[in-house]
Amino acid sequence: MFMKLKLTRREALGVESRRKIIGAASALMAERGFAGTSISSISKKSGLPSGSIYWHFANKQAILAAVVEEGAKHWFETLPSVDAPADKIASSLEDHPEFLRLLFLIALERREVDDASLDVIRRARSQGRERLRTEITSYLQPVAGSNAQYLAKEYSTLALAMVDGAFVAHHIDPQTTDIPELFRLLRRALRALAREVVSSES
Amino acid sequence: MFMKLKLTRREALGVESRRKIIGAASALMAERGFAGTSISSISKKSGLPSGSIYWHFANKQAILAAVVEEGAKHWFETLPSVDAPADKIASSLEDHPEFLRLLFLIALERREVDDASLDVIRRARSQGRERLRTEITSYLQPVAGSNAQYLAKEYSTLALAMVDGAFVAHHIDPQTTDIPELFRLLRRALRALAREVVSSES
Amino acid sequence: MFMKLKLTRREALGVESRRKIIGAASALMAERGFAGTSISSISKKSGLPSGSIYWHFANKQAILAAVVEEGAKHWFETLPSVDAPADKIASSLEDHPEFLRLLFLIALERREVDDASLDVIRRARSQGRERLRTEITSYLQPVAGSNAQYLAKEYSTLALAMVDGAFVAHHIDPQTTDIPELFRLLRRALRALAREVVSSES
Amino acid sequence: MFMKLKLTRREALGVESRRKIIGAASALMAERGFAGTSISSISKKSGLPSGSIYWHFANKQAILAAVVEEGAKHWFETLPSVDAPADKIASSLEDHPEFLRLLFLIALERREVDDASLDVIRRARSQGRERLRTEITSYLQPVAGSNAQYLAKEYSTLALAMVDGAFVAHHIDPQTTDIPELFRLLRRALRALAREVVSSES
DNA sequence: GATGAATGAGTTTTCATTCAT
DNA sequence: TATGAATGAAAACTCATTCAT
Repeated sequence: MFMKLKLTRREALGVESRRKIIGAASALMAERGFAGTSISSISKKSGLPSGSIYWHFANKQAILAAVVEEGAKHWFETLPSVDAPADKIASSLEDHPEFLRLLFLIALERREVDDASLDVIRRARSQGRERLRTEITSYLQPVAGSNAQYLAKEYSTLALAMVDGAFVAHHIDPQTTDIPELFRLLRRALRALAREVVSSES
Repeated sequence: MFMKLKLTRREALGVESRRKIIGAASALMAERGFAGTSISSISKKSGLPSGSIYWHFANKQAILAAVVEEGAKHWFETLPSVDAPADKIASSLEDHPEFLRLLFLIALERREVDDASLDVIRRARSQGRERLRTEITSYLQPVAGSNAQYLAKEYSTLALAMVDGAFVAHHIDPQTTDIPELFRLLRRALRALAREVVSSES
Repeated sequence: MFMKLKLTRREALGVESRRKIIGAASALMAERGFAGTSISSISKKSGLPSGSIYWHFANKQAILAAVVEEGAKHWFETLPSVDAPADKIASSLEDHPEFLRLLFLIALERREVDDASLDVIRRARSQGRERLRTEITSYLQPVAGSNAQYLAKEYSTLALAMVDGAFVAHHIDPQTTDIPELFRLLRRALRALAREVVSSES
Repeated sequence: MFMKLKLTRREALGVESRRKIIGAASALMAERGFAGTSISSISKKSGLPSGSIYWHFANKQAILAAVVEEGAKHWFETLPSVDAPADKIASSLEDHPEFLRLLFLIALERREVDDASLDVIRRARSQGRERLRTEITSYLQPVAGSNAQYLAKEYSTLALAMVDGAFVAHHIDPQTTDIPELFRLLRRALRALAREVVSSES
């Protein structure tokens, strides 16, 4: 497949505009939800007239789709590396919450979200779970040896649910919710469980 | 405090209308969020003209407040009793999801939600956590004895996060998320952890 | 079926508003066509805000439907009586052209016109043809006797086409088109034909 | 006047684009009227970007003007020859209705149509009337002899009105309107009238 | 206790048109 | 000879809210 390598100045401007729109929409939708975000607010925040927004996107739904896609891409790119300490992962939830908020919002808001976007979201979550699994494997190794891999798979769903829950809880009452502490507790619990499982099998 | 026990025909009608409005608003807001729910859609679903809605409530916010309040009340009333098996609790998440959806949605939607409603939500969550704590206490007892109470308090936050997370996950991909299984796993993990903690202290 | 006989002052106002909207839309659509008539122009001409227009009608299409219905009703009510002289009929085309213009416009404009409206139009035309038939019968009587009725039926379609054509022609170049003269000519031609038919049969 | 006979490749492309635009606009405007046809719909149908349309035409009005001009030209070129049977003329109304629809639509739509286009339309109609006159002359000849020419002139306006009317009627209810039959009837009526006139004069 | 009608600001979207390239 | 991008005005329609009855 051929790709235009060199964009004219005008075309480059177009790409830049698209980026601006997605950026503005991303922030706004994560804050107010899909229904709560008006085109005119996106226009104001991005600095582009609403007419231009409709040149780049067929309708509001299409903006959401692009926001999700772009957000997922960025999310994967900046995911802390596998061997990062758990705390790092935990705090990344607090650092880049925009995509996650949006993700939860549109997952709950139903109704106006098309299946393509939901699929992107599912893929993002699935990647997140993989990441968690690798991490869990590595810290179960000392206590579970070769079983680590198998157990980590089972536990990763629980870990993902906890990541989800921690994030939501953090939004509802931030001062009561200590995300890193939750992570540490979960890790200890899973390690204890693994130890028990292994010893009972032998 | 005195309460009128007998309502006039007129007053009874009024109560009934109010109920209809809250019911309709509850369902709609849980599905579309606050911003995504219009007065006219509430009017259509409840069968009452929009003028009547404004006779009962000062504005849209007030409807939300009433919906949250009413939802919380109902939530507490139908919470499975403390000594119910964990699975029962788990399945109650799947049975009456409306209030939880609404709760998460408006918690994430921020912006348009007033503090009073957020407080009601926090109180509801706090009650939920208490419930979890009691339950955890009871199943830690065999392994932790007198420590059960203290540990359960620590673990209840984790359990609540997992409840939140399980619910959200269930909405994003229902077929991959087995809520009762998550609960069982969590219970086992916490028990293992408690056992370990207790034995290491002795 | 019961009918509210007495309207409250407020309801009467509503009826009046509806009337205003239809009146304004009628004039505008007859002049500019359906697509060329904006809601805001109807709002301006009727003096009612666009929000009110949408209280009375579901959408633009529904306004058109009402305009056609109302126009047809009025058309029937003011049709010159059967025994009026032909010239009177002719001049009525020039006097109340609004409905006819609209009728032709939307018939040609297709696309945005729903079948219900088209049916109203067809009914109106069919009534017009009946009127023409009666008239033709009466002036064929002297030359065709008992055959008048039968012949008039055959000729009425031609007469209706000519009414249509005369109206359109009058709009395209008014000064070249003398509608009454066209009518007179047609009448003479039909009478001549009838005479010929009758004499050849005997 | 000189004409460039050989076009450069570029120029030929330009001519082709212009043709595409007029073709698309012609079809769309005949179906939806002038106001109902958007530049973007012309762009979509013609396959050319809207920018290109504005390279070829100054504005929307200019497209209409070109469409009318081109349509008239084509109309004259394909008019059935004078000595064609009346049925042929009649059926040509059914075969190439696009130009006629457009013509009636914009004549009735008024308002947005400039005088230049209206003049082209009047010229086209005038040509059509001439054609009808010649034809009428030829079939009045047997009954009116030297008077045929004079009478045909008088009758041609009536005939044109009937052509207009037949076309419109055919659009409103196609199944009830038998255009060739209308033509035959008109022809018979005019011949009868002519016969009568001639005989009464002698 | 209730509601039909209204209202004006706001919504999403389309429009005709321009212009740098 | 074209065209991708932009633009602001206007389109159709919905909104939360008010109010006379």
